[in-house]
Amino acid sequence: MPSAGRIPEATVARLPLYYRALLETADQHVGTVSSDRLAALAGVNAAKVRKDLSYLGSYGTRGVGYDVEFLLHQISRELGLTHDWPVVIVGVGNLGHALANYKGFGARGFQIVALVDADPAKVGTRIGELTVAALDDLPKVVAECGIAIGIIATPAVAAQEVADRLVDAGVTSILNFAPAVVNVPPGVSLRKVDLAIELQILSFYQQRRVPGGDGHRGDVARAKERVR
Amino acid sequence: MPSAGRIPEATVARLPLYYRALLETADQHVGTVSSDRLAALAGVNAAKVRKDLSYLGSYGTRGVGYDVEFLLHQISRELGLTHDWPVVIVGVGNLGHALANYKGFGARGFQIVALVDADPAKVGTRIGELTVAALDDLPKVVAECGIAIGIIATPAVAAQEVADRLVDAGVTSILNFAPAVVNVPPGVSLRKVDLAIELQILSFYQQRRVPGGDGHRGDVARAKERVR
DNA sequence: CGGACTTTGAGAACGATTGCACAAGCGGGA
DNA sequence: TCCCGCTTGTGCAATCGTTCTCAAAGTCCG
Repeated sequence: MPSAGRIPEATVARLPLYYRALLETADQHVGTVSSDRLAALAGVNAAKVRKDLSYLGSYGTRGVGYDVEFLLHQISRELGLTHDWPVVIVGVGNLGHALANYKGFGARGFQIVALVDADPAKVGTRIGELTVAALDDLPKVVAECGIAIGIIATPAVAAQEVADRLVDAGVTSILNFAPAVVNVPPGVSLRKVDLAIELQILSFYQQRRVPGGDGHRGDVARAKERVR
Repeated sequence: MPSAGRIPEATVARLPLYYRALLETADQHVGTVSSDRLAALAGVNAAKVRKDLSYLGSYGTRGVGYDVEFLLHQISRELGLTHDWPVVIVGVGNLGHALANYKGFGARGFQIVALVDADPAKVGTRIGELTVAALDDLPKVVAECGIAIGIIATPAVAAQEVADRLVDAGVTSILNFAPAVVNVPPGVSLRKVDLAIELQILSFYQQRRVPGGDGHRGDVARAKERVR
């Protein structure tokens, strides 16, 4: 029943936004939301919300809107958030450290269950409730914890090597924070977050701002009105 | 001379990839690159590279490729990286702390020149070579350092408030790490990085993997061959 | 000097995504 | 019961982005 058809990538990328907006709405004991309200909360426009949700199925009621709890359940099922995902972080430097301590993951269905680093000096140290394991132990760790998702938080030079090892160990979804291009075989998902790239994109529009025009406005900026 | 025409957003988002690839190429004292090689280094396909670069101008030589140094200069000018940008980070928690210590920014044309936090207990503490300033001092800090770019690394509830203050202080480019939708007025650029959302997207494809198919493969994964 | 080879730049086809507009469906009140 | 107002779901058109293809333009070699 997990929605027969194919869901466009652009829609998938927005489902988490709706999910978060619905969580907030549910907290306020609201029974139903309209696409209009959901759109305002998620920072997109209403037509997009309706089309996106229609890919999941006809879960709304005309004249009324969407049942918050029901829609939450459908989206969380679609996103695979009905159970927690164990996650391993490779690289316990600045960023890896911060990610390991970040509380936001657990609340959203992801739990950091293992930390790995190549530096022998770091192996064995404790961070929060976890002990850093050696990179060579990756296959064992992944197998024991049933890990499918890995986070790369190493320097750029190590990223490809680490990705290869993750894949070999059986990880099939990778989130890469290292500023490097990483290749993975078919059947493995890869997403990247690159802070420097984001800043450089901002810099592009920042520089063009003076010449005139309305600058660069994303979906969020285009949302006509504040919520409430 | 900064390239008359409008450059598509998708192209702008890839320019930093080419920039990084060119930096690596220049380090190896290579004089020219073909679109094919640049594509492999950036993890995209060659046709896209050529089309993207053609938006900047006709900077290649048929039968030869692109002059590395020249193209580097053109792209860095286009991205506004010919000078350093001063940046302020708001929120010195886990993530803000890690970002403040991250060395990768300076090397890429961005320098963290100020840290700000709302928590009186944190104001006055030193992180690296910087002293944390109070949120109320934001306008002064922004004006004194000529800051145009701000990073939000606060909890979600504070994000909108902080964004408003950044805009009031004169910041016109914002990078938001808080898991919340933020609205900014026209003329202000906003980009967001949301770790939980990235993981949820991975989770979506991870969950769909078992039913069969080749899974979810991004541009990077589709790159046919490893470089070198 | 001419031909073979390489690589760019761009036109055109194609595909994905967005936004509009509106019919269809539902609830509530007379 | 019927009508009215509200909101969804979706067909359609327009926009945006990607990929294919190939002529044009250059280098290199004999």
